[in-house]
Amino acid sequence: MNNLSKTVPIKMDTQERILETAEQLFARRGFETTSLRHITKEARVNLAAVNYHFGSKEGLLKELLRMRIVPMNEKRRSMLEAFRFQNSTQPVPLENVFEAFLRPFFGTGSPGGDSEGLFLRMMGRLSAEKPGFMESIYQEHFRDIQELFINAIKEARPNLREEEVFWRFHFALTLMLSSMTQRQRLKISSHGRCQTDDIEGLIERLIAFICAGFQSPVASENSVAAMGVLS
Amino acid sequence: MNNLSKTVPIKMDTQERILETAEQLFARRGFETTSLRHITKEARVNLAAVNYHFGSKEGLLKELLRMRIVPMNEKRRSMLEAFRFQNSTQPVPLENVFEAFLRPFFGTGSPGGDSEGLFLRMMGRLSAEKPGFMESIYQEHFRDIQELFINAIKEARPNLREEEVFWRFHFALTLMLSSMTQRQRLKISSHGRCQTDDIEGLIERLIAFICAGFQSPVASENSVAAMGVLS
DNA sequence: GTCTATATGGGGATAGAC
DNA sequence: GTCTATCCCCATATAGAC
Repeated sequence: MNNLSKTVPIKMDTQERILETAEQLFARRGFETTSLRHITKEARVNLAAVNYHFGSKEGLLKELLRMRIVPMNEKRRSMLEAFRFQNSTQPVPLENVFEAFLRPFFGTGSPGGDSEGLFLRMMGRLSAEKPGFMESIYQEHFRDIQELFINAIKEARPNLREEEVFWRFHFALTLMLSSMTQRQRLKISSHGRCQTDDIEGLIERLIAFICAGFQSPVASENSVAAMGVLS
Repeated sequence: MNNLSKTVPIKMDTQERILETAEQLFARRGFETTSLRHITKEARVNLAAVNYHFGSKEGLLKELLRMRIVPMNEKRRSMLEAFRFQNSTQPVPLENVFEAFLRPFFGTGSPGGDSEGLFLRMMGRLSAEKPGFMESIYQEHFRDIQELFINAIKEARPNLREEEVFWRFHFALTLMLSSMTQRQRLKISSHGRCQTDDIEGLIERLIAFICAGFQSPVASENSVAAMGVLS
């Protein structure tokens, strides 16, 4: 009952075993509530191994995130590039912009299939559990990629004020991040009517919902907004 | 630096002091990472008082949630009722349905103004940090209210398949819950361009985005969906 | 690199005096 | 109802033998 469903292969070396196990546990139980004892026992390595290889528990988390995020962002870049090529000088349609942004996120994980969306759930949990920490991760790994996609959105929706682009991209990101940790709630509240295991359906619905959201009329500009630093 | 900005009034009795302080700390630092020692010190009550009055740390959390959620849901009910009255036999417009659902959530908190959205942030954190626990809270407090609003949405969008109604309501709920804990990210990523403190602007943008999202075309119905239990 | 043993500090809960 | 003192659990991290 305490075991992971898919046991970590013995062939892997210590570092890989730790990383893989930690991802599973952080995704399923959260960072603070997962102890190094639990990780090392599950990974069948020594308790001291985490501190030896990664310096600290947070060091392990940082490495884990880096390992997943870097290739994910490369995928995003190349997908957006491909869509740009398809559309030559035309702006990339918004649906495609978000496809390039979302799909690599949902496809991230151990090669061979991360069917449970462990990385996604971990990200979703962390952004609520350690918002300060995630902001630093964000600064390190997402600044450039976000700028790329914000620009693509601006091209697709040239009439939208920059402030609104940020708001709506923020909504999109929030939805994407929370979609995994909140799935169980949908299953219950829909009395099982919604196929929450259908990742493809989730992605399509997310993209459709987000793109439609971008069609919403601009919020009333009140006095507060006037003092913005709009260049 | 360790003190809460607004100190708990001495006049309050022990239970109230504990509840108020706990809300602040759970919202700001999360449930697991907030100790009873921290709460009781900040509230200037005895360490044993929490267990005496609430049985356990989780008992305290349950009471705290109950205290906020019950009146919030009453507000939702009465607002939806008022909109129904305004529209006599016509369905309530979707914008109004979500206004009745969202506004009491953002208006929940200590009377006199919960300007920092403590209750909201607490809810957002908890639903990521303790999803299992929140599902039980959900079952206890949200079943009826959700049914009420799902029905109102069905009336406003009679052509939408029930499955899609659940999906989109789920997206709306997810956005609402996460909007507070994720605000800081928007502030950073927009380089301060977005007025994230402007709750009214946030509510308007949320409603607009969600209602527009409900206009999205229905996702392709693949083979998996066919086996649904659509009554 | 790996292990055991331990240092050091924190947590929730409770017994029992007042 | 309130307090102190304490039980017993668990955590992260590290020192030092192998």
